[in-house]
Amino acid sequence: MEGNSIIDAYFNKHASKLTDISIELIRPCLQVLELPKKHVLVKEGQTTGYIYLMIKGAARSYYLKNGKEIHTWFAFEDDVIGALRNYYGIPSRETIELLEDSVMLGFNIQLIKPLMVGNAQISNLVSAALAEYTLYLEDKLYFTHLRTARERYDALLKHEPKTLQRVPLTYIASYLGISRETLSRLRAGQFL
Amino acid sequence: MEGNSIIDAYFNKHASKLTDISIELIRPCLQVLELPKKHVLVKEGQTTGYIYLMIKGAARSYYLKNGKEIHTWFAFEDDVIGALRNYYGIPSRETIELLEDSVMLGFNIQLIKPLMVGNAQISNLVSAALAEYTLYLEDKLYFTHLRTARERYDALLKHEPKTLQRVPLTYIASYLGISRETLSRLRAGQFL
DNA sequence: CGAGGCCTTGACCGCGGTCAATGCCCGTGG
DNA sequence: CCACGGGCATTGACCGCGGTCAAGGCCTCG
Repeated sequence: MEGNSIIDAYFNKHASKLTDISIELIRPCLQVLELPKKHVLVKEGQTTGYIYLMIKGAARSYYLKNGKEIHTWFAFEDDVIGALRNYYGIPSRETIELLEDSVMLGFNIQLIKPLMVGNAQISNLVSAALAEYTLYLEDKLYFTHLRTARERYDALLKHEPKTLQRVPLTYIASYLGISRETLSRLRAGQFL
Repeated sequence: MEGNSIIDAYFNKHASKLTDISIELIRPCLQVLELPKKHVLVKEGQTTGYIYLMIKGAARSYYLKNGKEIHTWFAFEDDVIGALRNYYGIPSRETIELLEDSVMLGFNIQLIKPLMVGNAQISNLVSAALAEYTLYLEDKLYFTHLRTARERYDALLKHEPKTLQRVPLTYIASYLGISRETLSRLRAGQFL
């Protein structure tokens, strides 16, 4: 799929409420990125002016704690990367790295912000995205109240099966807050 | 402090950027509430049309899991209660109950929403509050990556000392995801 | 003064972390 | 084409953090 067709597909899928005028205003703020596995999108402490939509591929986000990588999320097709902190120009606490060769859509925030002032459609699009992200965060917080390793593993299996299929277990273990060995035993179906 | 003076104090403190016109638009949407300890503000599963600002007092929020109360947050002076889910009319997952005799400022959301359309000041006020809440959630999520009981207790001591002073230990324990007994031992300063 | 709520303290033990060895898969070079 | 090495997952042994159960102390309120 070529660059322009990817952008067109995005508008068809996610922004059907926009008028043609709004679409043409946003178009120059978009950019298709094709990057290889292991490419680092954002480094810890760095500020980036882009929000990314994953079109095809996968990414991981982690920070270092006592020299260990603690993973905070994984992104796949249709997931948005780095929305809030990038939008407000706050430095990232995490390093974001591609797990697979990926195609992404990059949104230049500095270009989009001025458009919001005079265009209620675009302003609402951004607000709605922010609200959706916030509800997602609340769900995630809920998820963290699960106490035992098995509870958390079962929840992952139910709500994010993709993660188990496409992400190395070592990363998933730190995401769940358990050791690689315990995750391995859970997968083996042992009754711990 | 009487009702109107509480509302005036609110505008002075939190909404200094608003013009007099905006203030007079919002004023009819506000209401001062004075309620006793143990009063239930919101029941699990209920939808409420209000967002509350705690002026004086304290509240707890919890849901039931296997018959136990799991606490998700505590609110004190200047804290906002129930913003996001109430704003979008989503039923509450939690029960919110006052821990002390409290004075609150209630915002009638149904009345405020129409004002946002034609008034950029009010719209921005709401958006900014939403964004602030989202950043707060991200910090909270970060906090949950602490693994041991001592780490979480130390973080609470550092970031929310008020909670330890004003909330029963039984509630705090479920908030930290540890047992009442373990919390008690941690406070006693034992090296667990 | 008795009852109930809340906190503390002790005893016990199981979940899950750490350490270590082994196996499997794959990319690279002889 | 096979050998070797490194990355990743599995499995076993051990043990400590923290949960559960139970008893006892202290304060408040009726």
